[in-house]
Amino acid sequence: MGKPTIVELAKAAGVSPTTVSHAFSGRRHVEPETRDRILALAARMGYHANPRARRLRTGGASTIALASSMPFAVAAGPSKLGFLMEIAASAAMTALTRNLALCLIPPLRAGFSLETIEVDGAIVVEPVEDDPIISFFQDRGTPLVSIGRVPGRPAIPFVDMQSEVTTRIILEHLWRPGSRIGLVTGEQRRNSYLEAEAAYRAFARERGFVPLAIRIDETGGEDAAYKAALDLLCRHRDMDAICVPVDAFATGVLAAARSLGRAVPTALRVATRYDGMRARLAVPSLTAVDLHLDLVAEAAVELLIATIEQRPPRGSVIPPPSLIVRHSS
Amino acid sequence: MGKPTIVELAKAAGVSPTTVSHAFSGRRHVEPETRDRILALAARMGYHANPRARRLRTGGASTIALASSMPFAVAAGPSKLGFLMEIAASAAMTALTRNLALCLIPPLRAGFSLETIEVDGAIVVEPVEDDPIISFFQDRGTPLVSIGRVPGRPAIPFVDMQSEVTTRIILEHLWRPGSRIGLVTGEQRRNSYLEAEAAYRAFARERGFVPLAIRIDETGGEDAAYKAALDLLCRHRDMDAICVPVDAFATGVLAAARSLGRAVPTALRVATRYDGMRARLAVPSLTAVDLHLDLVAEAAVELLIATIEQRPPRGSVIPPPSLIVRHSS
DNA sequence: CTGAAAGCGCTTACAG
DNA sequence: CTGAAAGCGCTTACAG
Repeated sequence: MGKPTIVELAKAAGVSPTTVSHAFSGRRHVEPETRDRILALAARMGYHANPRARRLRTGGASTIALASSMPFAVAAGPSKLGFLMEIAASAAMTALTRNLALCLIPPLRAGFSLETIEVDGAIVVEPVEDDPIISFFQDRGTPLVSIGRVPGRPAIPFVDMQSEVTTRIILEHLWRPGSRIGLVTGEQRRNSYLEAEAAYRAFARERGFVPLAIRIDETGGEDAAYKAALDLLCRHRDMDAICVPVDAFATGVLAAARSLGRAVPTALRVATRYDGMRARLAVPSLTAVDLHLDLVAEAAVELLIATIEQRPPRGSVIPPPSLIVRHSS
Repeated sequence: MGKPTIVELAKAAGVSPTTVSHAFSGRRHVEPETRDRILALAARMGYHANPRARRLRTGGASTIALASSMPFAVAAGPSKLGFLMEIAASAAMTALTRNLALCLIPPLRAGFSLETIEVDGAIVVEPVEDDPIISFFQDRGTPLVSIGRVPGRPAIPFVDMQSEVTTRIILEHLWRPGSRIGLVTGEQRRNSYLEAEAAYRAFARERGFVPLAIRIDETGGEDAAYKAALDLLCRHRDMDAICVPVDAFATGVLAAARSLGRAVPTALRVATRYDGMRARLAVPSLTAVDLHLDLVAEAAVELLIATIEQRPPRGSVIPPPSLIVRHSS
C-alpha cells in the first residue's frame, strides 16, 4: 500500500533492480522493449525513485536554502519581506531548472535550531557582519554564498550588489550645483550600507558639500525614519536632497517632509534603492533603482552550485543598476 | 576531508555507532561520561548526522512544499506574489518549528518538471479547478492539502479561506439603502471567486438590487481591471460601490474612477480582500480584510503534517476575517 | 547484454 | 549496559 520500491517494480517486471535503474537513467543499454515494459509498469504502479535513497547513494545535491539574516522583527514586516521574497521567487525558479529545491529559511527567532534541516548549500541575503546564520552554515561545512559581500569575510563567494555604483547613480541624479545631499542608512553593519556611505562621502568631497549621514535602527522601520528625518530636516535647512537606500526609511522621510511642509520634489528630492511596491506606490512615488534582482538571484544560485561542485563559477553578467525616475526627485 | 560519518566518530570515540546514535537521540541510556565525550568529540570533528540517511532509515518527513498554482505571468507580478509570499514566510516559520524545511515551488512555466523534487507533502495555495499542480502531487501519492477549498475536489483537505464570510463583510460595509454594488473577480475557477460570487448574488437578492458581477482575465492585471471598470462605470451610473477581492484589480478600479472623475469614496466606494502593501499604499488607501494569513499558513502546515502522519488534524481555529476600513469606503 | 552484491550513513530490533 | 547486524531504497562497480 505504501509507495512501490525498485525491488517491487523489478519483481513485477521480471527483471533485476539493476535493469530497472538503468531503464530510468539510461546509463547503460536496456532492450527497448523491456525498457518500455518497465516504464509502463512503473507508471501503472505509481513508482517514483525515492530521491532520498538516490541522493544518499550518489551524494548529489538536492536542496539549497535561502536564508535571511535579518532580525525577525525587521524582516517579518512587509518592508524587507518584499525584497527577500522577490529574490526567493527568482531563486526558486532557477533552482528548479537545476533540479534543486529551494527551501526558505525565514528570519529566525533567537534560539531557533536548524539542526535537522537538510540542505546541500545556502544563499544568505545581505548578511550583516558576524551574522549568526553565516557561522551556522560554516560550522557544519555547508557550502555558502551570499548576495552582497559579507563584511569582514572576503573569502565567502558572493554576488556583488554593486552598492557603490547604485549609490553613485542616485547621488548624480539628486545633485544640483550648490546642493547639499544627505544620506540615511541603517545601523547594522551590512555591506550595502558600508559601501553606500563610502560612495556618499567620496561624492560629497568631490562636489564640495558637507556630508551628513545618519543611521537608523532597522527595527524602528518607517516611524524611526520619520522621527530622524524630522530632526534632520529641521536642523539642516540647506539640505535639498536625501538618498535613502532602505525603502521603508524613504517613505518615513517623505512623511517627515510632508509634515514639515517641505514640498517633494521641489524643495526636497528623495530617492531610494529597492524598487519594490513600496517605492512605486509611495506618494509621491519614489525614484528607485532597478537592481535586477531576478538576475542577482539567478547568479547566486549558479554561484552556489559551482561552489558545491567545487568548480570555478562561470561569471554571470548582471547589467548595471539603472535608475527609475519618479515623482520624488 | 569530507564530513565525518557516524562510523568515524564512533571509532574516534572508541565506541560503537549504536552508542553514538543513542548519545545523540537519548533513546536509550548511555553513560553520562561517554556521552559527554562523544558530544565533545562530535563538536570538534564537526560531525552532524546526515539527515538524508536518517530519514531514509526512519521514513520520517523532512520537507514540505508550498506551491502556487497561478499561471506564471500572473503570480510573477508583484501583485499575487505578496499574498503568496506572506503565506510562504509564515509557513516556513511554522514548518521549521516542526523540524521541516519548507521548499518553495514557484509558478511553473509550461512543461516544467518537478520529477526530482523530494518532498513529503505539499500545500497548494488557492488552486483553480483542475489545477495541474494538484494532479502532479496526487499522481505520485504525495500528501496534499490546500489553502482554500479545491473546486470540484471535496476530498482534498483544506484550510478554509472563508471567502463567503469575507465577501459578506465587505458587502455589508459597502451597503447603503438604495445602493447598487458591483463585483469584480477573476476569470479563473478559483474557489474564492466562486464563493464570493455566490455570496454576492445572495446579498443582492436580499437587499433587492440588480447584481452585476464581471470577471477579468487575471493575466491582464491592473490594466485589464482599469479598462473593464471604465466600461462598467460608464454603463452603470447607478453603481455606487464595488467589491473587488483581487487587490491589483481594485487599484485598477480606483484608477478608472479617478479618470472618470468619480470621487472615491463619496461617489464610489471600493473595497478589496487581501490587505497587502498594495491596498495600504493605494490612493486613496483601500479598505481591505485581515485574513490572518499567518494563522492560515500555520494551520495549513499543521493540517499537512496530520495528513502525512495519517492522523486526524486538530482543528486550528482561525479568527473570522476582520474589516480594515480605509479611505476608499 | 544482464544480474548479484556492495555500499551510501544512518537507526533499531536483536543478541549477549 | 553495549555492540554486531540488518535494513531503509537506491546506484554502480564487478562478475558472468
